[in-house]
Amino acid sequence: MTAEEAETAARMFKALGDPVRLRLFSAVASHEGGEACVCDISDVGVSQPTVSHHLKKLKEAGLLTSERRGTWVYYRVEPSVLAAMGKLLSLPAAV
Amino acid sequence: MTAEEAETAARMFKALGDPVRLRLFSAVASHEGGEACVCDISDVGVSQPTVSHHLKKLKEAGLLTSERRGTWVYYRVEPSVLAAMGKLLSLPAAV
DNA sequence: CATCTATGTTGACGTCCATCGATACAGCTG
DNA sequence: CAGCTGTATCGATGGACGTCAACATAGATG
Repeated sequence: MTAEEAETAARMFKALGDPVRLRLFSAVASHEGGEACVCDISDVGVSQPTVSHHLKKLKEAGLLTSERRGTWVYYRVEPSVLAAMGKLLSLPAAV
Repeated sequence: MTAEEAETAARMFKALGDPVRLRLFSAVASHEGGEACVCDISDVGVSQPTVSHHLKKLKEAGLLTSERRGTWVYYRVEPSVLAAMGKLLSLPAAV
């Protein structure tokens, strides 16, 4: 594993390395239709600006995508990235 | 996902959220026999104390175990924890 | 246009973290 | 015991991070 690969992958793990972000991500992923409006998932015990901040981080890490539809903004999981992370975890275990 | 579950899982993701730790972890996991001596994997571009520090973090997160054999210390991957993290990543993607 | 709700941005603050040099400890070898 | 190598700990430092209050923006509606 090169330094560049590690840098990229570490960004994704780091994004899930915060309890609030992990709950937000899980909420989006397990929500009906694979997407969720911010208002559906913002009950994680922190203020609204903090929720917005964490969703932005998850988006920057490539784990979520967002789309505005009228008044609300919907987030959904980026499936390809999930697969990459899963591979990183399952591959070494098989050795 | 409860706050407690998120707290526990986030600790594991956070441990892999540093490029140096991710490279160390990957090096141990992919090393012959599933274990590696520190001297085998310490070429990640940081000082020896820093390597030791990161290995300790991975150990505290429950991702690695260590055992001293004579002069050298060997680290190996904790398989059960890997499975738990993999489940967290693959389960929501299936929904 | 005025106003309301939903969401994002900014600035500040306290805390945690990665890194290093210096040093200590463990085990081998002479 | 003395000296050497491999690994861990300590203390310090600079930077990154999570959180909030205040404010800004987008879209809907009257």
